[in-house]
Amino acid sequence: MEFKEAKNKFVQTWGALGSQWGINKTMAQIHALLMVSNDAISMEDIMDELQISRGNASMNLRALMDWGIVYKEYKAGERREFFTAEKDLDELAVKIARERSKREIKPALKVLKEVSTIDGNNSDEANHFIDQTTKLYDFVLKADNMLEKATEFKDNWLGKLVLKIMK
Amino acid sequence: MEFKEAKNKFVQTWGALGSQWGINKTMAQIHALLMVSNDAISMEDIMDELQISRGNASMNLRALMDWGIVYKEYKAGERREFFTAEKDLDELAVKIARERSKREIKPALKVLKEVSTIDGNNSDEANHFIDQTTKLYDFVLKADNMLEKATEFKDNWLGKLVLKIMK
DNA sequence: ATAAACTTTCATTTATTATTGAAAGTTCAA
DNA sequence: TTGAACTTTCAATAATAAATGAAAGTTTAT
Repeated sequence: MEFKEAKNKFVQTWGALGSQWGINKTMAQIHALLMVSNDAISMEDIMDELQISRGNASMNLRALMDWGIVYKEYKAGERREFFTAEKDLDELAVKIARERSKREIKPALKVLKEVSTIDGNNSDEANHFIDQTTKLYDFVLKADNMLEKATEFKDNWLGKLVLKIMK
Repeated sequence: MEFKEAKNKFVQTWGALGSQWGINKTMAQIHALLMVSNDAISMEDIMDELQISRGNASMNLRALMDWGIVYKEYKAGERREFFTAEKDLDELAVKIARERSKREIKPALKVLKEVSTIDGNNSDEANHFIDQTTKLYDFVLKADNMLEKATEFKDNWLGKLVLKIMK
C-alpha cells in the first residue's frame, strides 16, 4: 500500500468509526485529515481532498473548534485561515471526554435525579423504578467522576504504577 | 411528578442518549423500559407501551439479545415469550464495553496497523503519517486493553483502593 | 470608503437510517 | 398433520440527519 492509499483508508475508517459513535462522518474525516497532516491546511484544501462543499467544511471545522480539538492558525502574509488538529492524544482524549460529559452525561444525570426522586406511594412497580433509577444515577455519577479523574491520571506516578500492576 | 410521567421521561431520555452514542433510539428505549420493569414483558406490551410496530420490536429485541443485555424468558403455561434486561449495572457495562470493542475497536486497530506499516520512502509527509498513525495505534490499543482490564476491576481490592485514593 | 478575498449561514436538496406491516416462517397442542 | 398463536423477515416508506451552494457577512489592503 502506498501513502496516498493509506491516508485515504485512514480518513475513511476514522469517518466510519465517528458515525458509529455519534459524530458526523465529515467531522471525523476532517479531524483525521488534520491529525495526519504535517502542517496546517486551508479550507480550500480540505474541501478538495474530501470532496465536500464549502458550507459543510465550514460548519464542521467550527464544530471541531467548539470541541477544542482543532485550532485556527494564521500564516504571515496569507489572508486565508489554516487549520491544525490537537495531536497530543492524551490531550485529545481529555477534551473529548470533557465535552461529552458536559453535553450528554450531565444532562442525563439531571433527568435521572429528577425521575428517581418521585414519591413511590405503596406501588411495587414505582418502588422498583425508584430503586433502579437511583442505582443508575449512582453508577453514571461514579463513571463520570472516574472520567474526570482519569484526566489527571496520566501525570500521576500512582496511576502509572497501577496500570503497570494491572497489566 | 408521578410514576407514569417519570417512567416515560426516563425512557425518552435514555432513547435520546442512545442516539447520541450511535445506538438506535428504539433499541435504547426498549432497554430502558426493561431496565425499570419489575418483571419480564411480552413483545405485545413493549409494542404497546412504546407505540412501535411488531417488526421494529422484534428486530431491536433481537439486537439487544445479540448484545447479551436482554434475555428471553419463558413462563409456564404461556406460549409467548417474555423479555428481561440485565439489571446488574457492572455486568451491563462490561457487556457493552466488550461488544463495542469487538465490533468497532478491533477492526479499527486492524486498519491502523495496516496503514501505519507502509513504506515511508523519504517523503516527509509519509513519515509524519506513519508516526501519527503508529502513535494512534498504540493509544487505541492501550485504551482497549484498559477497558478489558476494567472488566476485572470491580472485584479487585487493589482497584477499589486506588479509586478511593484518587477521589 | 471600496472592493477583493475570503468565511459563514441557512433554506433547500440529498443521503442515510429507522420503521412499518404484510407475508413467510416457526412452534406447539390437539 | 393441521391450524392457531405467535415471531421474524424484508421490500417499501417515512423520519432524520447531513450536505449543498448561493447569498449574506467579514476582514483587510489600498
